Amino acid sequence: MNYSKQREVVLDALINNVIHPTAEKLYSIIQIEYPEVSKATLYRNLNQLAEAGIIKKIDGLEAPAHFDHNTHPHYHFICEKCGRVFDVSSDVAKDVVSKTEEETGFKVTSHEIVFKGLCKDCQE
Amino acid sequence: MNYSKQREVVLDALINNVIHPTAEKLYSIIQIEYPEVSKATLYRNLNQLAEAGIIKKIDGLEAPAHFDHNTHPHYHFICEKCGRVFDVSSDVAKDVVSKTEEETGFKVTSHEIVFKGLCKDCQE
DNA sequence: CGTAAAATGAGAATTATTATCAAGTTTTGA
DNA sequence: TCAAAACTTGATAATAATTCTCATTTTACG
Repeated sequence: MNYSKQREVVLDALINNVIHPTAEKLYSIIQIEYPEVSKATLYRNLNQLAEAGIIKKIDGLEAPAHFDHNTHPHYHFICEKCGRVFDVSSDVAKDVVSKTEEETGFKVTSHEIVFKGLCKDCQE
Repeated sequence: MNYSKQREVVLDALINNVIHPTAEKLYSIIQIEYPEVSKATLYRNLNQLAEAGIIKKIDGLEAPAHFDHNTHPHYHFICEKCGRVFDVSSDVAKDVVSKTEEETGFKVTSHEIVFKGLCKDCQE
């Protein structure tokens, strides 16, 4: 991957501004300071950075995709009321991969858990 | 929900023919015997049936959506080579909901786990 | 029956994303 | 250093999946 200013801007926007943003959200943030960054470049870079393991595209949420700069293993919770996405520790499903491999005979290379429900704020 | 022939056809196609089909796959199956069923009707009915809890829209796979007539709790495994979707027993992640609720203080109403990797056939 | 509510087909519209391609930028190595 | 190769970009067209619109038809029920 060669250096480009645009890629730096995209990565910085993801790291410094919001947690779990969509591409559209990042686009609007980036537009303010760097209106020269096009949408194609944004999508291209998000995909390349995810491919390289530098960021993560969160599977399991319906479109639009959300992105995460935290690449450590963890799960996600989406609040059905406010729509926010929260992190959930990977401790909640220990051994889930080994158990699945045992049970199925399949080789698991990745997995994602998405919980839906009501976050603390929205329960009130 | 009122009765309609089309809804019956959609549900039957899902139950009797393939496992975990996409809307497109169902459409092509239905077309053979019931070419009068339109795509709008297919999507409408899949959503309504899912809403009513009669079938399930599998979250966590990227588009296109896959549907499941098995509404009992279970997870899914998608083979990265052949693309097939397999069921995984809910035993592989016991207590995952209670643990998550404990850890986060959130109320979990549903969750889905999607594993990716290689199925038995594709490991060879 | 008669009518209100629900469902339909056809196709337009929408949303998110990817592809195309000519032009600009970065890297390479002679 | 400098030119060629490889990579990246912006603008926009294209695609894919799904939802919406609306005039017409079907269903439920008093």
